[in-house]
Parts: sequence; C-alpha cells; structure tokens
Amino acid sequence: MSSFLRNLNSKQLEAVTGGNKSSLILAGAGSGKTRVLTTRIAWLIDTNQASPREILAVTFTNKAAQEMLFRISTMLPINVRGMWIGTFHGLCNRLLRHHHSEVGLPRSFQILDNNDQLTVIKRVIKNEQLNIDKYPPKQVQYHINSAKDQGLRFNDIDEVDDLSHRANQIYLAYQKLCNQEGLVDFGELLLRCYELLKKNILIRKHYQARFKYLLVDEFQDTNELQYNWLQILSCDSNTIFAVGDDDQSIYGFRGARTNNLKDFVVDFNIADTIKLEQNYRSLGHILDAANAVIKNNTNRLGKNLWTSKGQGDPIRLMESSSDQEEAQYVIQEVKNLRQKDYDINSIAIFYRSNAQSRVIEHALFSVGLPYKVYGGLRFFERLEVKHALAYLRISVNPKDDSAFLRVVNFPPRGVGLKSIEKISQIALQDKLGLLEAAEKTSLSGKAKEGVGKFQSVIQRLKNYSLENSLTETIEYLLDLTGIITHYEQEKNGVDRIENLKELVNAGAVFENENPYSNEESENANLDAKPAFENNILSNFLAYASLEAGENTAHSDKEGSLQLMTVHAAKGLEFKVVFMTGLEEGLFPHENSLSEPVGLEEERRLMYVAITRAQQLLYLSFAQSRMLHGQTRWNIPSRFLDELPETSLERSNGKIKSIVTDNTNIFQSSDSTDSLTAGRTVSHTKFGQGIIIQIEGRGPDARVQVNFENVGIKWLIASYAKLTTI
DNA sequence: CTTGAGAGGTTTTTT
DNA sequence: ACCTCTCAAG
Repeated sequence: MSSFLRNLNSKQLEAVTGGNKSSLILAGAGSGKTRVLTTRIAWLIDTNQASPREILAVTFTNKAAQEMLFRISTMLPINVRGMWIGTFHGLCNRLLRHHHSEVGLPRSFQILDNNDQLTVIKRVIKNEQLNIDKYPPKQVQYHINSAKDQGLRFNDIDEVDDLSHRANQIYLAYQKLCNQEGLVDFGELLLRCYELLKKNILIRKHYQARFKYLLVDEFQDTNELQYNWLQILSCDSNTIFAVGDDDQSIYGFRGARTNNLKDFVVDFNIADTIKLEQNYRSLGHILDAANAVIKNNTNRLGKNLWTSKGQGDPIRLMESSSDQEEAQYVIQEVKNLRQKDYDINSIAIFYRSNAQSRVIEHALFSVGLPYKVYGGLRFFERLEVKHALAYLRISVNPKDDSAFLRVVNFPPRGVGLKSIEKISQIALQDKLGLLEAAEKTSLSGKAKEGVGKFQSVIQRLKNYSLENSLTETIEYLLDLTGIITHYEQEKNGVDRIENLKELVNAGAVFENENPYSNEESENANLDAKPAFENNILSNFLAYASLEAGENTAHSDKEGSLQLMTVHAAKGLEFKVVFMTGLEEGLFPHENSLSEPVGLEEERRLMYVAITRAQQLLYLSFAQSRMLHGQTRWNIPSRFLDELPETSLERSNGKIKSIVTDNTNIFQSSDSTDSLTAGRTVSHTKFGQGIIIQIEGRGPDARVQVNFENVGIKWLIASYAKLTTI
C-alpha cells in the first residue's frame, strides 16, 4: 500500500481508491477534501492506472491549483508538468492558444479582466451612439457575463424586457468589437472553448481520449457553462471525480448552480455518493453550532460533521452598543488571547461586507495592533501596472484599441479627446485599428507630434522585444515611455514607481518559471502548435490577466491579525475567529431577504464562517452601526437564534452576551411604558442601574441606563428585558 | 489638459 | 461616510 494512503480514514480511503466510474464526494468543511483529491491523483499515477498526461484537474482559484500541484509533488517524485491542473479559465486559455485558428482568434489574443471589459463596453455604447444613461455599463456587463455563464450568445437570449433588449444589442456590438480586436473576456474563454469542443468532433475526441481522469474541486461553485464544459469532455472511456459541499455554496450571485450537484448524480449515474463527515479542524461546540445552523436550510443533500477531538470551549456571544464598541471588545479579547500565547497570525476577524472593515481597522491602528486586510486591489490591477502592460499589449497586438486608448496620452503627449475622436472617426470609416487609423488622420501640430511620438515608441518597443528578453523589454519600456519620469514628478508617485519596479521583477520570475515559453511539445499532432514570435510576451500578458496577483494589502510586519469578508475566508482556517456584525440586515444581508434562496445562501455563508474556527469562536453583534453615513439600529441576526444553547457562553467578564430570542423581541414582557427616566431597573446580565433617557416607543424604543457595575449602556428596551424595581 | 465640485452608488468575487 | 465618475471651468 502506498505510504500516502496510510493516514486516511475509511471514507477517505474509499473515495481515493474508488473504482473506474464517476463519483461524487460530498466533503464537509475540514474533512480533508483537498487531501482526498490530491491523494487520488497520486494513487492513480502510483498504481499505474494513469499517466500524468491523462489527468485533468480543475479548480476555481490559482491558489487552489498551486496547492494541489504542491501536494502532489510531495507525494510523487514525478514531473507534474504533464498534468493539466489549473483553473477553468487557465485550462481553457491553454486549449484556445493551441487551437486559436479553429476558433478564429489570433494566437496572441488578449484577455480582458473585469475592468478592461467595462471599458470596452463603455466604448461600444459610445460607438453605437447610445445614451449612456439608458444603458448603465455595469448592468450591461452583468447581462453579458451572466449570458455567457449560461452558455448563451446574443441570439440565444429571450428579450423579456426593454433593458434586456437594449443590453442584447450591446452584447452583439461588443462581441463584434472583441472579435475584431482579438479580445477575449473571462466568460468568453470558457464559452469559446466549450463551443470548440462541441463543434469540432476531432478535437473533442482527442481530448476525451487523452484525459482519462477528470477531477473537479469545489463542484458546488460550478456554473451552467462549466458544468456543460465538463459534460462535453466526458465520454465512455473516462470518468469524473467531483468533490464538493452543497452547504458551502456561496457564489450563487455569480452564477454558481448548487443544483449541479444533484444533476451530476443523475447525468453521471452516481450510485452512491461518498460523504466525508469527520472533521479534523474544529472542536465539538463549533461543529455543533455549524450543524445546528445549517439544519435550517431545506433542500440539502444532508451531512452532519463530527469530531473525535472533544468539545473545547463554548462559543462566546458578544454584544456591544455600537460598532466602535464592538471593535474595542474584539481588541480587548485579542490582547487577552495574546497573553495566553495565541499567535496573532492565527486570529481572524470576519465581516459580511467590506465596508465594515474600516471601523475595525481604525481601532486596531490606534492601539497599534498589526493587521492584514484581504481583498482589494491586486498587483496586476493597479493603474500604473495596467498602463505599463497596455504598452506591451499594443506592441503584441496593434489592433488592441483598449490598450491604445489607455496609453496614447499617458504620459501626457498632447493628444486630447478631440484628437482621439478624429482618429476614431477614421478608424470607423476605414475599418482600421486606432493605431493604424492614427497614421491617416490629419491632426493639429501638437497632437500630430504626440501621436507620432507614440507610434515611434510602440515601434521601437516592438522591435526591441523581438531581440531581447521579457524582463529587458519591460525595463526598456519603463524608460522609453517616460512612465517613470512622469511619476517622479507626481506627489504620490513613489509607490507607483515601486510597483513598476516590481513589475520588472514579476517579469523575471515569470521568465524563470517558463523558460521555454511555448507549451511543452506533445506527440499528438492535434496538440502541437509551432512557437510564435512574441510567445513569451503574450503568455505573460495572459498570466497577468488570469492571475492578478496577491490579494492582500501590503504588510511588512511578521505577525498580523487577519481581516477579511466571510467570502474571502472560504477554504481557510484559523485557531480563533471573531465573526462581527451579526445583525439582521447586515448578516443576513437585507438584499438577500427578498427570496428564500437568498436567505439560504446567507445561512450557508454563516456555516462557512463558523467552520473556519479551529479552537475558539466569537460571535458578535452591535446594537447600532454606522452605515452609509447614517446610524442604524439593528436587531441581532436570526442566525444567533439557531445556535444550540448548550454550546454558548453568554456572559464572561468584559465579554457580555445576551439571550436572543426573536419571539420575545416584539412582545416584551415588561411594557416599555413603565420605563421612565430616573427609574431604577434591573438587567439580567448588567445588574442594577438608573435610566438616564429614553428614545422612541414600542418595540424600537431605546433606553440609556447607567449601571452600577458596567457603566452607561444603550439598550433596546424590547429585548433587554429590564425589570423595574 | 488639468483641476475641482457635484452626483450617484454603495453584498458577497474569481477568473 | 466614502469612493468613483462626470462634467464644466481654469
């Protein structure tokens, strides 16, 4: 028996060594999902059932793909390069580069990220001379992307209302423009690839025969198109190994179809689904809470996590009067934990929406606790980096008008809107790219000079890139275009220059890791394609779009608290987790409440949050919170009511807790009428105090009380359960 | 072409 | 409250 099978439990072993049929592994949080997936690959190869080149494994993030490669390489002494392991988009990109001529794309097609796509859409709206107010670009973008997620072209879509009709019109024009300029958005990567496999029987059969084992991670996150893509790659002679957890499906809003799990069971004749329910991450109370919350969802495939580790500490509930106080309580507790030798790196603070991080950050900053915020601008999304890349893009693909528009006047060369308009006119008339059209446009002296300069820059850059390495080309570019000089004169330019130097670094690293730039040659003639002149350049550009870089704000400090949204926390684990902002309207978010589906997704999100914690879990809510410049008064989240009583700790020194019982919120036992300023009242947790003032009436009434032991507090009368003395 | 005032829009996000 | 974008004046 291979040594890497030794430490698996029986269910995991069953999953890993499953026979030659498609299978579905329902893997709960912390049940060793990634381990099972990677061990299966290692086992298939180790037992000579598969050669590396017969493996195709798909993930959603580059991080997950890298993790997978890393784990496999620790189990097997083989060259992992032969395997196709990557994201849906990465693999489709690879396939489309091989078969670019079959799908009508230039080999050096450019990949648009979200931002680029939006810019192109705006351009299309302008080109079509449509009123931008009637066609909100963001909505149009959403329309196009969700259509592509469902595998739909513009003529496949029902135009149910006026907006979808108009959006469709732009979809058509947008696609035409992308095709002309050799631009491909994220959805297009998948759709184009799917259509290729569907239409071209030869290519389809080739890949079906080649990939004997298809493995999919986070299956619950697949959208319709991804499901179809997997389906078309599958055939009688191969199998799919799907791993997922319906309870952790939190990306419905971007097209993920939880139902794909159920459809998979039918479409792929899954006789028995293997459930991994033993959890290796969290202690008992935490799992009990997770199980209790998720039980309230309908339509689950059903799963119950358990552990052999013992119950651990109960979950702490924290109540505060405001978001600022909440931050203070968290800080106090973090300090306590540090004294008990908890590593600050292993403590995380979660929130539902990014806007909530500011108050926490502010509080952390003022007490000098180091922290790291996940999310935000990634490296390749930074303005200055995109500018620099645009020069590379246009030198690789002169038809790339997006790139032209981005940098024709950056740094400023005196080419203003008027001139660009003129050039666009000519381009439209003569059906040319902007760079080409610029040559034929008669312009005023200053603009003419600027355009001339720009053209010579592009020409020189292109020539240089043919003779020199990628890294040298980037260095040359920074100097030639005057981008650095420009930022040197700007007040906030220092960081930007740093980033541009980092770009040179990124180029060097890329070059190092991709020494041959063109794909490893394969025997099958369908796979192989001759190298192309600017191969490494366009590969680097694709890499920049597909892998936008680190997702964290910079932090040079070694130990930091981890701040992130619950979405960003998926797949991670921490010894200690603070889940903040557990209030109705925030979590569950108010926008999700209109449909039951929305609420269930919020509950899954809560489930994800809870199951991130290994040892300690704090659940916190505040009575009031600043949102969009206004103070809002909130009721505790309904999810708190779904927690099992036996796993909670309601009171503990400075960490105050409350009993939340929503049935009581609107039917206070003690009429608020009896509460008047000056009266002495008693609170179950805070003890005795004197009412200072009252705001409002009925269930929303708030009372300010000066307690003998804990000082002044604002309470919501209806659930504070105050009794008059 | 740059700058500043005003308007609008704020769930979650990877590729 | 705060950030991004647009439009008009300098």
